[in-house]
Amino acid sequence: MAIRPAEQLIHKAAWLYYAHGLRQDQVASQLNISRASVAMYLRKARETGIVNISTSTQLFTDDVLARKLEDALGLDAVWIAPENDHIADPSTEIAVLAASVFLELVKKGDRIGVAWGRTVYMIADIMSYADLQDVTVVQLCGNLGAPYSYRPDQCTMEIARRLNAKGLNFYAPLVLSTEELARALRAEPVIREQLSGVGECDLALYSVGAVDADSHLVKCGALTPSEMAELRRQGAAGVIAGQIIDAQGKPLDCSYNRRVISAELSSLRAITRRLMVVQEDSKFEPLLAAIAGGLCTHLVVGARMAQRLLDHAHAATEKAS
Amino acid sequence: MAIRPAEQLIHKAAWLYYAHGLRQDQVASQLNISRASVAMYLRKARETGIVNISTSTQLFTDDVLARKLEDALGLDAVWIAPENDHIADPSTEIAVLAASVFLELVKKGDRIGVAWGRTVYMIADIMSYADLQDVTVVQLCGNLGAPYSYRPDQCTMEIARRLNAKGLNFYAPLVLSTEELARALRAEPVIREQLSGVGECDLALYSVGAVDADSHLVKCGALTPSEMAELRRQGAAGVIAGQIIDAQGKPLDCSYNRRVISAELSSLRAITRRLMVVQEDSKFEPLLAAIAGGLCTHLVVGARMAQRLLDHAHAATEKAS
DNA sequence: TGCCGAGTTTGACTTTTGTCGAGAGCCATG
DNA sequence: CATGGCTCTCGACAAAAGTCAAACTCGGCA
Repeated sequence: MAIRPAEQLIHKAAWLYYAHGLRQDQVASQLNISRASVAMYLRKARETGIVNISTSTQLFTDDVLARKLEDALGLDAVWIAPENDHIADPSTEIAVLAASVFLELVKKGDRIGVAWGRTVYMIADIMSYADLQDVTVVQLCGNLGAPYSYRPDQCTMEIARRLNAKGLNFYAPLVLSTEELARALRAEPVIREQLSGVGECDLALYSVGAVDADSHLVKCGALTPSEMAELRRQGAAGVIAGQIIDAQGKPLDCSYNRRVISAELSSLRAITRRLMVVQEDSKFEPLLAAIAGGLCTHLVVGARMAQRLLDHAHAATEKAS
Repeated sequence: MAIRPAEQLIHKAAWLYYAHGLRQDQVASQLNISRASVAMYLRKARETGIVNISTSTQLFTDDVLARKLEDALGLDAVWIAPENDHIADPSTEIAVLAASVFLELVKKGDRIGVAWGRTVYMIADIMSYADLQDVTVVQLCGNLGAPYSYRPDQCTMEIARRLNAKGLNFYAPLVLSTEELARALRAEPVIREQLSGVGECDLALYSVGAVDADSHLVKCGALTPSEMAELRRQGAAGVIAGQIIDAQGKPLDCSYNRRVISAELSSLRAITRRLMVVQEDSKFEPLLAAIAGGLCTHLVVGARMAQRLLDHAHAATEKAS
């Protein structure tokens, strides 16, 4: 397969069709190929991000609720996915929105930190392709051995693939069995470099995990259900990039956290734009904790969650006054 | 006309169609309107920039010639529009390319300086709509009274309209009859402010004018053909934002330049990204002058002009060695 | 009240686009 | 040098999108 000429043709077809506004048959005759081929090239052009079709996400930030939330929580921007009546699947709606928002936030030359989880992978999966130059996607935390498709490295790779970017994977386990080993591994140059590079990211994408038996940490065997319950008693409120945080968004002082290989929360906070996406209504408290910890600047949530957050913020200010 | 609900509908239709990938009839049934209306809304969405369809201009920078030119002239990026055999109208081709490149260079929140001329207006006219937030388009030089559609203020306004941006016009004539009056006018707070704001632009768009009887300066009556010829004898090599430059790209020391109200060349050079577009082959020397003066960092030209520039650069280096 | 007119919406029609299987070209291999 | 697997390309058909004139809606006005 002559890859270059084909690429050229795709570009030319896309250019004539989208930039010049020619019809497919006109493009076909210009390029001396059949119209069917033009249609195929155009599909490829869309699939590979040679042409970008993006819709403004205005509609979802323009919402009064979104504005109020921005003010109440001190966030840079909030997008609210509708969840009324006949919306079939609110969590897909949130993911589609998040994918658009993410693409809107990415700029050429950016370095993007990506965590993992069902939500992040769903976003990656839904996200359309783009042809961004010089973008690097870095994995924010170590890996889990489980066969989930949404393993940290999978999330990173998939997003890198979609953006036509370089993926920087992190070849270390997320959790080790002893604190000493974790310490030693963190001191390794390769790992240290990767971890210290996190603060230089321009954009982060993550969700927050719940502290319960359904957590991936439990499913992947990093923690037993009873350990999880114990952590919860100790004040665990959520999971960010594999680390357990308390209600104030600070890392919980526990053995587990000391055994984790992941970007420090302070490095995460050093990232200019931190996009947090939460799909499940059940993640209200984890989300509150993440917000309290200043771990997000941009937020994508569903309408119900947004309302709850706003009610909570109002209750808090009233109590204070 | 209920403008808000209509806007909402356009957004929703665009969202369902482009982000979710539904078909028009599916969108129609979701929104309880006819498919014909959906088609209309989608057209409006495209026209107003609610959806962005952009094609990568890679093809035109990837050219070997473009790379060589970048190196030879020390520019950040060069795009070359093909001009071979059956391309109907090379100057339109250049303008279409320039419009895409321009849209690719604009970012949210940018301040954009725009000069004037047939080329700039043609680009504005061809450019597709976009919905950029917080963009300001500022006029780089004073106005001419002529009834051309490509008057400085028209260029600025049209580009602002296309981007959904704020247009900052410049209500002063380009040329005054005496140097004193020009000095006095430049000292006016309103004018001074506008002029000093130029350096804060993030992006500039201009072309370069030729020093001959066909120049707009002559057509608009700012200079007589004989004055123009005299300036040429004095070393005038081109016109940038209404000012006359010599072959080194420095402002020519002449009465005309002292009577002009326009952004100083040093302010123009302070703009990070300076996109220069040249359509006519006859503007070879003016373009050389502009490049010599460091007045462009990004360049869009046709293939013939590109070749001439490269040949010239090679000849220059050979002579030097 | 009833009529006007600008702006929308719609159904029916036309044009354009997407898709699929057949076949053509191409290389590596036996 | 024929064979088989492979991708690419094309023609024909089906599906989707674009278009337009007629119908409709809804204020304002006589």
